[in-house]
Amino acid sequence: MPPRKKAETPAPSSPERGGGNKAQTINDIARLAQVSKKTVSRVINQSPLVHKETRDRVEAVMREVNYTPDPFARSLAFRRSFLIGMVYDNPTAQYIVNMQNGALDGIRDSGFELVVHPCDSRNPAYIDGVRRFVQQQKLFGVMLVPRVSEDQALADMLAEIDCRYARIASVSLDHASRMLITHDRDGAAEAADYLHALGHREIALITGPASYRSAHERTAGFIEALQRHGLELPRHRVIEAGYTFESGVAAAERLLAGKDRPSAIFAGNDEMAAGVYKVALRSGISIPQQLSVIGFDDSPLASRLWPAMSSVRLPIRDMGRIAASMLLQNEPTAAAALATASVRPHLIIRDSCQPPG
Amino acid sequence: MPPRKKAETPAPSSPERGGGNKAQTINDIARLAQVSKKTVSRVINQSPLVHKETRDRVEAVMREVNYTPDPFARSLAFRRSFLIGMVYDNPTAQYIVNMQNGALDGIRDSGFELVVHPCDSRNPAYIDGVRRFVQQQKLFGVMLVPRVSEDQALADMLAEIDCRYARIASVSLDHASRMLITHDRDGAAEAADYLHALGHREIALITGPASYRSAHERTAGFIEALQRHGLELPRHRVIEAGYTFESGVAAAERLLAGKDRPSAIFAGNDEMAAGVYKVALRSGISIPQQLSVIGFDDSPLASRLWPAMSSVRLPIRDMGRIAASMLLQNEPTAAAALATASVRPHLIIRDSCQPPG
DNA sequence: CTGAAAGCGCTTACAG
DNA sequence: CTGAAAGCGCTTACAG
Repeated sequence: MPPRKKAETPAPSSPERGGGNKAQTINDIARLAQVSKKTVSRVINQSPLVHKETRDRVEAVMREVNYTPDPFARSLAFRRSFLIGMVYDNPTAQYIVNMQNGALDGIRDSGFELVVHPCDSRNPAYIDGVRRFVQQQKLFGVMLVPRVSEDQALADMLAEIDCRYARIASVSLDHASRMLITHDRDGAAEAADYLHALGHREIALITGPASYRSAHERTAGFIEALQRHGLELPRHRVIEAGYTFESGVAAAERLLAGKDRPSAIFAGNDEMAAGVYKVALRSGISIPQQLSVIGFDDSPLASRLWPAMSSVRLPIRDMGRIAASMLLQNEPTAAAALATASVRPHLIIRDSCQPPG
Repeated sequence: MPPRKKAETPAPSSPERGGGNKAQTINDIARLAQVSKKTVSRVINQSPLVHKETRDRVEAVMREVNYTPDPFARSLAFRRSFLIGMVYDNPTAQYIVNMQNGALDGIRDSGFELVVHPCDSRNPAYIDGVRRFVQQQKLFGVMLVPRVSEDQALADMLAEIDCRYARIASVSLDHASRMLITHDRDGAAEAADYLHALGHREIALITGPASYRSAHERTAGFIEALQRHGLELPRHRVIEAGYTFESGVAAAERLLAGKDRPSAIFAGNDEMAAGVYKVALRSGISIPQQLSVIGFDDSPLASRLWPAMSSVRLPIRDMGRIAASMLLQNEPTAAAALATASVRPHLIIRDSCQPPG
């Protein structure tokens, strides 16, 4: 049994080992472990076709000399890099940073690195930009963050050039192994339940732009939950805005103008909810005594406002971690299993709501 | 004159050109342009040792077949990648995103990509983390963002492993070709001038932690400017806080407690200034009628608060662009020249200040 | 100014 | 289960 014999061969004496700081190569490891470089390669790539004893010996040597394979040599030979791309449009900075940190959690110690690619999805040419990015860097895979994640043309292009991707969106838009669903609907429903439980019946809603799936989901979740309580939102109490602070201000101005004011407002994101705060403060309407407000995103803004604002939080960092892990999975079923890890929003209760006066 | 002769040789007929989508290699270009691959390599690397006519011909072919050299093959041969790292500690999300976008501006169309590396400088082991990051990815260079940019041990480590870096900081800490100075001092002085011009004499200051150069610079700039106007800040009107919202709240509570309130407060960043807002609103002290407030950073928060807060803005995106460009520069003098491009803060005036009542 | 040879550090067929 | 050869797409000496 040659393997056994080899396993008992004493390791080469230390003088041979790479003492200097210069990086070791696969050839050094092969020599030190007394195997061919191909076998070292198999160990690196976790091939099952290696005797356990051989593997152990090789791994011991790699650990001893602190060896890590050169990612560029591997990229060249593999014709595919060890880079994960994060493609995003233009949500809030905190969202991006959280998502990035999560993605870094997901690829930690995997030898992969994260490279970022902001883009402007209003310009259709952005898809070509992503294509160049993917092809030139031979990206291993890309994470698609809302709202670009909702663009089927982008997903189609990636499939065409055979690039892995993971889409993060509020509803399923693709095969389970490529989707991370955020269930925004449930979060909005929780906000509705909470306001209803507090006793609010005169409720208004400021929605995001209809072109965003998240806006649609949040709106639907909120309205349906109220309906389950037997409450119907009148048309004039539902205003579509643009997910921006300014649009939130404009919507709040309409909602809070007359005498027939709602006692509570739910906004589709924190930016718009901050707009409600501005109008209320300016008009002398006190929060929460005269008006309850809930946002969505739990951005830093929510806790910086006064009174601190209740908001629906999405576990963005976890989402980033899971999406990145999905990309690294070789089995679609394993990826799909990761995706079902419950990424659920939940309401963070602060000081912006109370029972209606 | 062989070159001339070659220049007049008709280009190979189109059937030979790479019609398919598969990526061209340097060999294809060499064949099509009828030169050696080494000459193509010279053109790629902008070597001056190529006849203009040869160069033009090669470049024409590269353009025609839409050729871009494989970054991984180059990385392998160069023993250095085409990746720029951005190393940062933990400032605000907007700061990071702006800096990233600026860095991407700086490397656009250069063939370089940006890879991010957040870290925790409170743990001294972070330097080893950066070292591994740099060595494993054979980073071409790294951008150091405050506060890690202030850590001399980190810079020393990078110099030791021969990695280029660009430090972004409020004062000079290194050779001009590796420093981008942000002159925070000037921005704080502008805030002081403004408050003084409005007529404020009872002024207070909430500083960042003494361990941050930026905090030191902003504090010094503010105090010195007031001194130039003959105003001395009493000790009890200067409170050191931690650059966080909560620490700003605590500082504001002390400042606004007794009857002897200041008529204006300058905070070393917007987070702390938002803390001042909270305390003022909660205590029924109206801004700007009874209290003027100025922050620093011009974060999104500043314009979301009500009344919209005046704040000192740093051109962060420009800073990111310049720092990245410096890294790509081969001549230290050229890098230094870029760095002197005036990155100056300036005060954005909104609605949070007025003459004292 | 231009080129033929060797090499960067890995992996993919192909054998055994 | 293991290995010798060839190759990934570039660049670095070395010549001329």
